[in-house]
Amino acid sequence: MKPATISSKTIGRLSLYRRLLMGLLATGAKSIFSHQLATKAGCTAAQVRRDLMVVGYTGSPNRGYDILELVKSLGAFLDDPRGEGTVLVGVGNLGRAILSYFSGRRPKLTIVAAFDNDPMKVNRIIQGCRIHPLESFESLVRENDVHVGIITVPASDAQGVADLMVRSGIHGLLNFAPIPLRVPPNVYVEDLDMTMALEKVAYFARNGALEKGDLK
Amino acid sequence: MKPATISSKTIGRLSLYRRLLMGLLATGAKSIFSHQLATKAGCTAAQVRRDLMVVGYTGSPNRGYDILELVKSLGAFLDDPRGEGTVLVGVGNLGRAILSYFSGRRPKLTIVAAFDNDPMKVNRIIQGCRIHPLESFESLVRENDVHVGIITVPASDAQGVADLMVRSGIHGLLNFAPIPLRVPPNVYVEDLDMTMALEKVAYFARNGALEKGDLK
DNA sequence: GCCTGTGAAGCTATTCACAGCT
DNA sequence: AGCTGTGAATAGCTTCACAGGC
Repeated sequence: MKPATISSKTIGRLSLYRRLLMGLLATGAKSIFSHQLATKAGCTAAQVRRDLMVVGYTGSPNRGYDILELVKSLGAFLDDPRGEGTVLVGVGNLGRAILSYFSGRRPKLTIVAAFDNDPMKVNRIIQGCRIHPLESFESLVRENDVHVGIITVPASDAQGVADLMVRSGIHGLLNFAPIPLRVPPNVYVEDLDMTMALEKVAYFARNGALEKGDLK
Repeated sequence: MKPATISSKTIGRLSLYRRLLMGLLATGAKSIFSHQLATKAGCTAAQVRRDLMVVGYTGSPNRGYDILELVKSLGAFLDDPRGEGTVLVGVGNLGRAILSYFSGRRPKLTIVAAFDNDPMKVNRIIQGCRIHPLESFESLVRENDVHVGIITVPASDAQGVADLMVRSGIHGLLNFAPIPLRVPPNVYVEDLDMTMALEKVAYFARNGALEKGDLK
């Protein structure tokens, strides 16, 4: 049924398409052609059509894609029907910013608990989210059936936190710590390394732009 | 002399290698083999060797790479000799976290000024960095010869800020706003879209890990 | 005519595999 | 023996180009 493995890049673009389309819906637009969506997404029309093949929604040659229907199909493809809780470990400056960033943004994908082992932070409530001590991590994660974790601790603690997450049944990690994590092959890690990103930008700002630097 | 265009991924890994090597130096290690560095970086030994080809530093078959020399070569390749100032626009939660994240981290790559048009924020000093009004953006950027900009404003303002940056002579953008930016082809954009990243993680947490989900 | 869906081609990135060195 | 550097092979991703539909 699921044809094969779908690439991380494709999933990323589908997520982007959905966001763009939801924005369009709010403006009253009803339908869209692949080349229009491509312009908004910063890619080619062929890319859009190729990506949409995997979700199984098919457009009409003379009206393009019905935006509402396409958003629904993307949701059916991307979202967990029962919603997907997330936990965050590391309530420093960055952790707090992430908490506020995701607070109330996508109802299907919310941070249900945050953890830190600084006693000054434990039990405080930030952005509507309570800070728990790390000791209660595994039990809370299992109770709430959480499978996605966000790591915003310093590099030195990141591998330990990742191990704890894996041990607690988490299958996907969003890692802000600037080191690669070692995890079992059935766990997915997405690294968001700001230092690397900034050094890349600095390099290409100096050495010529390379045209296509988008979308990782 | 510069052989051809070097891929964004290669530059990202070189930046990572350097950071790992600097950490090793602190532990007193003197030399390293490609397969050891590969393990730390989460890639293959062939990848490491291939990447290092572009920096022109060459190791010895029986001692591997001299760590200190390699770090120097990476610096010569990646860094701007006179240091690279950076500016940030958008001093919200995320902007503040980024300011603190980069504060004092890499001396060659510092945020020299931040901008916001909220009068409540202007002239305050956050993380040793003064907040300026957007009106003074172009003059400050040109005065300080800045070529790298960081965008941490809401999606609705991001394109306008990007335009201002490009107009002011900036050639590389690190974009945290969750929309693609339109810029001239000689300007490099690196997108760090946290929403997309989290949706990817949620997808693969549910639908199987795909093994290689690292490094964008 | 201009669109979609898609096989096939083209391109980019990674890995293989081995000559050469020590 | 075990490493580096690198041409050649492979795998993965994107674009081309066209058949089919409205």
